[in-house]
Amino acid sequence: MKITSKFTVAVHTLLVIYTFSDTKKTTSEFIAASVRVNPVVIRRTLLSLKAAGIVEVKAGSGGARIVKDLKDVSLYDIYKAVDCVDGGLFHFHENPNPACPVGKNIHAVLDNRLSDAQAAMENELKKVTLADLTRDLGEKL
Amino acid sequence: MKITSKFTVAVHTLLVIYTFSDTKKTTSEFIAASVRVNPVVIRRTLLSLKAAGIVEVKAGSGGARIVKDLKDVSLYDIYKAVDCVDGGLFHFHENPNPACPVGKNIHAVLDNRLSDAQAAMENELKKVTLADLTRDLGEKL
DNA sequence: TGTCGATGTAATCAAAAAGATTACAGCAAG
DNA sequence: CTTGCTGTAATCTTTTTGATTACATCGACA
Repeated sequence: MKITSKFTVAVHTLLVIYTFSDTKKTTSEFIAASVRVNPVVIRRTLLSLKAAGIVEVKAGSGGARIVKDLKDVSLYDIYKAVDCVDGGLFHFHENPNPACPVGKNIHAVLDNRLSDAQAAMENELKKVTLADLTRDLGEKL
Repeated sequence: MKITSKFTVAVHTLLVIYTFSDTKKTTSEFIAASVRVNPVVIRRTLLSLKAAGIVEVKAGSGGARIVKDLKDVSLYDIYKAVDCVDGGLFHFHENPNPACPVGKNIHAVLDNRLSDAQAAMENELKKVTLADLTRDLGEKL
């Protein structure tokens, strides 16, 4: 399976906020029009990003802005903020038979290996920051 | 979200075949009893592993056996065999707005980064072989 | 060769997960 | 005190995943 689109939606959201911060009020509705999802989805995404201290959202008057230095926000921070793989990345079958020597020990044998693989992926995400993305994006415009 | 349990089921299946190859006929029913899933799920798993050249299955008389050297079968080979992340690991939101500068370029900016992260995870899986797992399992018994 | 226990595979179902959508209370600013 | 937006719960739909049923076919062996 896959990692929820919550993650790419969150990245997209931040890029929209950054790109239009000077010229538009970045409301959930405005962002939703670029990402093309329901505004409520954006609001929930913003809640997660706010809880992680990445953005500030004005209730009432509306609009969001990024409150951290772009180079201090990695893809991993966003990934964690929206909690797109709750628990482990790998999904285990739930009821291995404890009466079987293999079923009893399958977790002991596999869990660490799978965690290592997940960690390798996450480390790669730590290497990329919003500053990298906005730079790349700027070159396309 | 997560990577299908097809993957851990496949690994479990191979470990059962290895462990009992001398003493039992490893039928889909027998394996299913250790993994605790429906025997049809095991048959489908075995079909995938067979297509990847990892096992041989006897139609008719029944039973499966591993046909590769254990140290030549990595977790990555199994992962690929059962095709647990079809396409990319990360799930993109489907309709970014092409009329928006961010929506138009989000793939150009993100795709490579995400592929790199996925590759890092897969490289980690390549480092572990069935030989490693059976050794670890042996120590527990 | 005919029976028996397996596999190969399609078709159908059910359960779970992920999003979309509706609805509405509360806040901030003019 | 009105207006436009956020915060958040509740509900519904769609998709995905895995379970289950069903049956044709195969291989070994009496």
